[in-house]
Amino acid sequence: MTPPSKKPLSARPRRARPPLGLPSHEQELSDFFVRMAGILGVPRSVAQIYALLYGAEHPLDFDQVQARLKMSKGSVSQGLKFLRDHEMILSVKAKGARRERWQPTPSLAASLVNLIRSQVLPALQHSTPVLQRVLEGAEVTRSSPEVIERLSRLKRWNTRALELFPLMLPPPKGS
Amino acid sequence: MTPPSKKPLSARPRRARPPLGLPSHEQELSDFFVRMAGILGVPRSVAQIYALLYGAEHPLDFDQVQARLKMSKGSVSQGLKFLRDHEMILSVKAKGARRERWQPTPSLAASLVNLIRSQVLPALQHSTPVLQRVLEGAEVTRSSPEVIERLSRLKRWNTRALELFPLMLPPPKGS
DNA sequence: TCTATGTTTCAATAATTTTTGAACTATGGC
DNA sequence: GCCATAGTTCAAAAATTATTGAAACATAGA
Repeated sequence: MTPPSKKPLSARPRRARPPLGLPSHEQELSDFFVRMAGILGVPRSVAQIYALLYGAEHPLDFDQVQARLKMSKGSVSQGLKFLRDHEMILSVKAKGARRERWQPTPSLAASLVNLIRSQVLPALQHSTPVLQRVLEGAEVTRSSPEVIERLSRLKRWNTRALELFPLMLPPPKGS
Repeated sequence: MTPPSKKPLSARPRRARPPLGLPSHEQELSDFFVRMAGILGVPRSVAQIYALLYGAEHPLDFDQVQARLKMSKGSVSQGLKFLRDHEMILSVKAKGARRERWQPTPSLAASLVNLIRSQVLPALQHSTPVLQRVLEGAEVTRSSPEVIERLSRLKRWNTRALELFPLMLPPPKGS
């Protein structure tokens, strides 16, 4: 939980992160997105990039992101890729310019749906045959009606959830 | 995400975990719950315990869980505590017995809602004043209408989400 | 109260995930 | 083709999160 969000089961002292050199409101916005992203299991650096673009007056390019967040090239590259892949940011090519400049997609809701779908859908799809097998196994080995009932419900849930997703349009390009 | 689950941004070889000595269908059920738990940021050991109880013919006690999963006392204790706290399992005290025996709560749906609430609600509550401040800051510093609009929408979302939760009853004891 | 049983706590360790940065790839313009 | 700019890759290092296990705690029953 995700998990992950991701809560440590017991709080322990943890090393502090060097403070970003952001103005205080941008810092708070960043913290907000980092916190929310944590719940969804999205890395901090990705959330920081998104927050920066979300609060920016204009689209920013690769180097601007790197400079503002004092982040490595690798992280910026991967972070932008992640956000692109989930259609959470859009590129705005300035005329005659080589670099891409990025801004958040208009709909945060759609972004969230994309993100959640990409995490949940593969798991649900993978689960369908698994739960089928588990249930059959329980029937074959004469499990109690209670256990059979539990497993059946699990399978029904899985099916219903799978049916639900296509309704949350629009599906991403690759499907 | 998810945490979050939790997808590595790039797949790397990772050490294998020693296989549990579970019968194959129980193993598959365990894998299923571990996978789903990963999305929610719940530790593997917790998912394993829940899966074991979910597929069990009878309620199991502390030592049975520990023995079946070959897990440390500490993990079993913390895992059961987590599941208890989120009302995902119930204890069944046998007459004249000292040990508690555990079984999954009847409603997996309610369990899930409890789990998600416990992750999301505190974050939303924390965010309310933060987003208020960020928005005011943007207004004071004459941010563009576009940015103000984005931040306003964020705040509206936050508010709506907070209003939504009380509708998903029943709230846990401590509120 | 004393003991044995059952459970929790938590510092140390292990496992996993994230970030970094140097080397590499891709491509536009000359 | 060549150079310079733009971005990607990925193995190593750092940071974080999960698990272990021994000691501490709690309490039912003698």
